[in-house]
This record gives sequence, structure tokens and C-alpha cells, in this order.
Amino acid sequence: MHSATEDEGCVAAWCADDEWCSVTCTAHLIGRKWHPVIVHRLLENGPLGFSALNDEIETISSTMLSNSLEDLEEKELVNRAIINEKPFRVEYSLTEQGTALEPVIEAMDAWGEGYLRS
Amino acid sequence: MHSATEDEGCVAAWCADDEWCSVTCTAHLIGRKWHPVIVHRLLENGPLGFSALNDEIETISSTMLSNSLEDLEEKELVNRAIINEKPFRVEYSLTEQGTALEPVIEAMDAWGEGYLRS
DNA sequence: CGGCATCCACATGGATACTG
DNA sequence: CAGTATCCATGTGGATGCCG
Repeated sequence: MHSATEDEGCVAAWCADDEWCSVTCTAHLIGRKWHPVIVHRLLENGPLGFSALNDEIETISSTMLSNSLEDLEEKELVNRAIINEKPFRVEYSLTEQGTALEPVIEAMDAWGEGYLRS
Repeated sequence: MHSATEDEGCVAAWCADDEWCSVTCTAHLIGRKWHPVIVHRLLENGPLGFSALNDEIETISSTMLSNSLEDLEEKELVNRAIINEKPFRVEYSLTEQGTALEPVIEAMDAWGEGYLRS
């Protein structure tokens, strides 16, 4: 187990005082409603614009997409790039850490599929 | 088992109306604070009693442990068995579906460790 | 276009006290 | 021992509307 007394990068206070921080921290970072979907889309399609994401995830509102992306950017899982065109676009891509989530997302996807079928 | 057609089904209504349900549903089921830790412990140690779990996860209160276990049992990820001894014990073990979470938990653990170090 | 500001509803986390 | 019952604080999801 690692000592969580060092870097305070994990977002939440409760990541700092127990040895199960790693799995708990991951749950806290991507365990929210839209986060894993967004990462999943970016993993599959590469960089996507705001509208593209909004279209792909049909049931999300622009407010929630914006909130989620802001959060993911804060946690350094997603990069935000402003493209100067007319009209301008904003493109989102995964950071290295975000890309490293692939095994997690894949496993979640596979398990969820099985669970829903049962 | 369980069908996602009932409103109880996958736990949340939003699991029913989009195609990203699998990954989102998984996030909803184990994305809570203590759930992944509990599953992790049960994966590593096999069946554990309430006290054993409470001791292993030092920072959890018995209230939260009870709530989390109840939820996990409801979702059919954990089995609850009452052992008639004196004093009696209650033993928790993973269901088949719960055991199937191993790749997810492992991936979360590995990723979280890397994230915390960065 | 890609947001942000509000406001609200509900889910979740948690401390404390009590019980069969 | 293994919970339940309260009560409360905070987190999260989401609809609506404005804005550069």
C-alpha cells in the first residue's frame, strides 16, 4: 500500500487516510454518471469537439457535458483545446492518464453488459 | 437474477435509455465510496464477517459498512449468510456477478495507484 | 458555438444513539 | 454482534436561461 501522506492530488480528503485509496480514488474520479461515457467515447474516437460529444451522447445536456468536461480537465484526465475557426470549436482529448483508463473502462463496459443481461 | 426492465432493475432509470448503459451502470453500481473497497477485500480474502470487514477497512463506520453491504446485497453482488454461533456472526461473500468484478477492481486499483503517484 | 449562472431535487456520506 | 433509526451536511444531476 502506498502512503497517501504525500501528494495531495487525489481530489478528495478521504483519499488521504486509508490504504485503499487507489481503488476508492478511481471510483471517486470516474464513478460519476457521465464521466466514464465521455472517456469511453474519447478512447474510441480520439479527439472530439463539444458538439460531437453532445451528439454522440444523446441523452446528455450541454450543461452536464460542460460540467463533466470541466471536472475531467481539472483532474487532468482530459485536455481542452480551442480551435480558431469560424465558428470556433473546442476539442477535447485524453491526457496520458486519461488514456491509461482504457483497461478500467473496458472492464467496466464488459462487466456492465453481462450484468444487464442477467 | 434480475431484469433491467423493472424500474428497480439496473438501479437507475438512466440505465434504460441509452446505449452507454453498460459502462454507466457499472459506474453507478460500484462507483460509490466504499463499494469497491469492500469488493476488493472480499476478492482477496474470500468470505468475511461484519467485524472482520469493519476492522480491515479502518476508516469505515459500522453504519456505512452496513448500508454499503445492504446495497451490494440488493444489487446481488454480495451474499449474506447468518452463522449460528454464540455470539452469532454474519458472513459476506461475493456472488458470481460480484466475483466477476475482479478485472474491474484490479484495473481500478492499478490505475488509481499510478494516478496517486503522479 | 460553447459555455456559465441559477435554482432546485434527490442521492450519498456520516455522526450519534439505540436495539434484538 | 450486527445492525437500525435519526438527523443533517454535502455531493451530484439536471432544467432553464443568458452571454461573449
